[in-house]
Amino acid sequence: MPRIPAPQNGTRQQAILKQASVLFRNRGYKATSMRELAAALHIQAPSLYNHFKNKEALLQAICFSIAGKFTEGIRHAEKENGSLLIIESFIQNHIRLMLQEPDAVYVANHEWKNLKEPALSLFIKQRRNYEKRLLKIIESGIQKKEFKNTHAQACTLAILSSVRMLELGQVQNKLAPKKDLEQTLLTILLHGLKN
Amino acid sequence: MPRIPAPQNGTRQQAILKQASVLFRNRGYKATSMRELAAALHIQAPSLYNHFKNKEALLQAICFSIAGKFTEGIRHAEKENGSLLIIESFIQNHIRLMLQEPDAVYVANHEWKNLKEPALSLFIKQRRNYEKRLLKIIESGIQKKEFKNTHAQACTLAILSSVRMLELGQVQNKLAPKKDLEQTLLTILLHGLKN
DNA sequence: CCTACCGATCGGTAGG
DNA sequence: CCTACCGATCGGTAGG
Repeated sequence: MPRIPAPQNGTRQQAILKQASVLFRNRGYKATSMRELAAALHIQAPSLYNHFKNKEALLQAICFSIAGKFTEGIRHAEKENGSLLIIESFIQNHIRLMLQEPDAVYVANHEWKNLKEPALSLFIKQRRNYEKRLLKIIESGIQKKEFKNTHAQACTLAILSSVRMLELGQVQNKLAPKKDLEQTLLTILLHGLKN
Repeated sequence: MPRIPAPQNGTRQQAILKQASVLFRNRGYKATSMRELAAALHIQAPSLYNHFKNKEALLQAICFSIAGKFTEGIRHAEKENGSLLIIESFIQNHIRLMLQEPDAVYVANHEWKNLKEPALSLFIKQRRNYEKRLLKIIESGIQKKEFKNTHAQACTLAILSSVRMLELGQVQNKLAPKKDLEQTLLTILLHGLKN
């Protein structure tokens, strides 16, 4: 049998990560075996170890890549003028990331618990930092009377969870063009459901 | 060694389910071994099989118990007069359930994928039914001009996800007395963040 | 990228 | 509720 090495493009690792994201999302990190991942890529399990040190390295790559993109997004949003524009930018970034890389985002949000130390603590730290920055945005908005004077903590959580609604699209997806979705979410969060 | 049978109260199974919920939530269903669960209950792994047929029976018991309580909650809410009161009742029920049984609710929301057929299909069916009923509530509210004329599907998802925000409390919990929390969430969803 | 293979762990059963 | 134990699977390594 002739050796058919994969395209050395360096896209090889990306292809593996992409497939891993799909499987980790749909079947869970622990439930996905390296043999299963390899089969989906039409190679043998041990071959995976030429690209990644071990199974956890796959999870780390996915989680920290997404964490970095979220952090970059909030950094970008913070440059806007006024709490409303900041929140708007924040939500847009969230939605776009979830539409671009739905599987990886889901894994970063739900399978990160499977990380081991020291990666686990580092990830939690980044996550907390992210939440604190959003909290500050809300608090600042309340102070400037641009937002209602509600419980800032609860607001932060509400926004973070609302923004995750696309994950529920698992069940009943394809609901509307993105723009429509973005607009609806923004409307609900900013103006409420009540007429 | 004398045999010390557990209290036959029938609460034995509940104690097992409670501990299983905690472990399934914190470490994941697949990552939790029967030996680990047994150790937490100070018994040997094979003893668990006197109370439950197998590992999946534990997951089934947790998921369907919670699904039943949510369905009962929406049934109760639908009796209210007016879309606002219905949504209010719905959200209150959600929050209370999450505060009463946070671990089991989390497992039902995130670990149900590990169910096998035919339980898996049954669970998904119940879930879809639940979402459809909420969607109808929203649509009815829009028709009666009690809600803004936004995308009902997206609204449904937004509510379902907002209501799950307590799960994020994992990270930074103990934020406020329940009543405060309920009120804030209701305010945001109904009236929006903007002043 | 492959074949061959190992140590560890796990769900579950037998039998009392 | 326990001890003893099995078959299967899994992550990962050796060596090419």
